[in-house]
Amino acid sequence: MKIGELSRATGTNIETIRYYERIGLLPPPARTDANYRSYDGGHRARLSFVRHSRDLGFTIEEIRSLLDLSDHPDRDCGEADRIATRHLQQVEEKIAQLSALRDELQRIVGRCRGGLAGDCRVIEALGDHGQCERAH
Amino acid sequence: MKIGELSRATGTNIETIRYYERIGLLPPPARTDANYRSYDGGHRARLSFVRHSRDLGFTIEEIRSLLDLSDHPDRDCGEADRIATRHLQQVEEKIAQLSALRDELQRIVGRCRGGLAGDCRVIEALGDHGQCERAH
DNA sequence: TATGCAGCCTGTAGCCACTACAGGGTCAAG
DNA sequence: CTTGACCCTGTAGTGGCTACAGGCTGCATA
Repeated sequence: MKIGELSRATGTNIETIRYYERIGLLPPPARTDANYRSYDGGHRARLSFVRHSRDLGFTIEEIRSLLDLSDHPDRDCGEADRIATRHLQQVEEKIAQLSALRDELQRIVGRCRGGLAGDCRVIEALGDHGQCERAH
Repeated sequence: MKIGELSRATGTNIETIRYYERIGLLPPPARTDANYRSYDGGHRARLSFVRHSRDLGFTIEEIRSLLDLSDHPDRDCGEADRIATRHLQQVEEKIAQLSALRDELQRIVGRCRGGLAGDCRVIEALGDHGQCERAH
């Protein structure tokens, strides 16, 4: 299959596919006589793996490690679990952080009564961290 | 005060302060004979506003608009409220998205029983989006 | 046969919000 | 007089793409 087909099949931008090849995340495919990239099922599965992992928020370097494990079925799988567990922790931290931020924003937004910027509580609150209830 | 003091006073990296000046978020301060930047209380307040807004997740462009309002106390304050409200919505969306992601990661992580990568449920799940319960 | 147009190629530059140097000048203490 | 902390400018790198410019290929239609 050509790059456009692979793009549609995996929901990945064409430029992104070429980018993944450039950084060594996808192996260079065969080429047609016209120098077009020609992909097979293996490429498709690998790209799906990459996309899915990116959708789950893994970094490129984490995905590199996960792909490496996937390429070596005889290795110990503990590393995959460590990567995923650490990532889960990071996601949980991010959620906690954003929740604190949301609370603070809700307090700030709720205070605007309209009127002039000089009296605006939103602008005042942004200038004065001391008004915040919690760290964020 | 010199840049190092301002940096400590606001918890902002020195390089970041110079960056903000370069992109026009902070006005260029006076200079000493030795060409050192020399800040006053106004600069400090403005930088605190910027840092606080960044900590709350506003983009540089949003902050530019907010600063502009803050500089013109005679304008209508509705725009500040719109910016903050829209930002709050984005934060809420991000939290929802990360929560879905966390649920999916929890399911994936919980399935590793140790052993070989070839049998690893973590790696298998990453390759197969069909195993996911919800969109993410 | 000509022509148009979708699709592919390479290479480079841009995005955001910083961060990290390299290579130099300034200033106060010991 | 040297050491070391601090400051200066300018440029390049980060992650993960995305957006061209400028050119080639392949197929359908007039």
